[in-house]
Amino acid sequence: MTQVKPMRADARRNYGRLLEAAAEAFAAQGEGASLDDIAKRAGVGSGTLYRHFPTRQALLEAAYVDRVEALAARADELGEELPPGEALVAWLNELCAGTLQVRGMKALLGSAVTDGGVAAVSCGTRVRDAATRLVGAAQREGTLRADVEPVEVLRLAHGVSTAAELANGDGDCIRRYVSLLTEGLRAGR
Amino acid sequence: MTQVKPMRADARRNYGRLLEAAAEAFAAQGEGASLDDIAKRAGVGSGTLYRHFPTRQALLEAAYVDRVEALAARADELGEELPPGEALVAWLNELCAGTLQVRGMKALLGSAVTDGGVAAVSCGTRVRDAATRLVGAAQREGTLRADVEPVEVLRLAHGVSTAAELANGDGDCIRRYVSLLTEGLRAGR
DNA sequence: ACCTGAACACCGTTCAAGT
DNA sequence: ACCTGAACACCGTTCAAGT
Repeated sequence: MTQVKPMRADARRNYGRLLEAAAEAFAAQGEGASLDDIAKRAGVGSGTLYRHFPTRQALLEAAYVDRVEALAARADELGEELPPGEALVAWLNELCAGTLQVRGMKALLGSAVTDGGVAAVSCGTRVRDAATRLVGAAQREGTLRADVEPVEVLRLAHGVSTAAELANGDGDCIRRYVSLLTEGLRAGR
Repeated sequence: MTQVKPMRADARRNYGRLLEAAAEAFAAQGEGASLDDIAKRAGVGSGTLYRHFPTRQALLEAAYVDRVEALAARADELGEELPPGEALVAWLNELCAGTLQVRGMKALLGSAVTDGGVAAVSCGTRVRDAATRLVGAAQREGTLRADVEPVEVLRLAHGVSTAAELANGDGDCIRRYVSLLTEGLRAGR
């Protein structure tokens, strides 16, 4: 399932180089980084980039799968360490912080929670599943409003990241804004 | 002060046409609309566009000054009609809704509240002043947290717009998300 | 003083030719 | 089977030439 036909040695090498170059470029210059540049830095013809990654989204996704995986795994860790409500807050903090540190990831996660967006970015399900577990637990615990859906929490977190981004560099913003959000999401009030 | 030297008749006409074409294009295709296209639709050489509006920001701003003005004026109206807390909520709702309806305006307002961004988009002060009045009043009334700054409220509203945008077309989202935000901003909790 | 549009640089994308 | 890079289309930006 992982690989129907094994790649030829050179293809495999190029694939790896492209991923590396892409991760660097997206991190440094955001999701708009020049694809041609990425190909050049990887020492590869531009056609090769398109063969492996037909769309910019595909490349973005491939470049950050492991980070997304890590984020999803982190949700489960936090879910075991902390009571549900706190786990959710802690995770949202890490989500937003990570999103801002690695510039291209914001765009990736954004399209992962866009309704009807780019054919449901595949790594998006990992994040949505993780969020679903945390949100469900917090709702059962009674500390989180019953009327919010997991994907909404992710969208709002994306909004928080955007707001923090506008504050350009003021790192405390993330925590402040996440806490405002979770304040608003708290059950009972 | 409004105009040091009166424009030549043809210049004045071109200026107006450009604004019209720009407003249409930005509204339809977002802030990324092709400048060349705008010039063509206005029946004007591309150089003329650059003469009047050296940057995309300048054009964006000029195309939407009146809407921004209206938004600022609306803040004062609401401030007179409603108690401070409610006025702020109502205004944030209109702000977010307007921002999403007119596609280019989100980018404009975003850069208006970006710390150290594009040389302080001039129409931004109008919006910031309006927000300052509403926020101040709500804080004196005691319904709004004392530790938030007006510009932060605007940034968070921008975040809410972003979140609602991800829900693609679900119009209720705006109200829902604004109310979550204001829940979180409420004093005392 | 202002306008025009050709010219340049840059980027994304495709595809014929190569191995 | 996969790669390369030239070729094309498109966009932003500048500037010499025109009125």
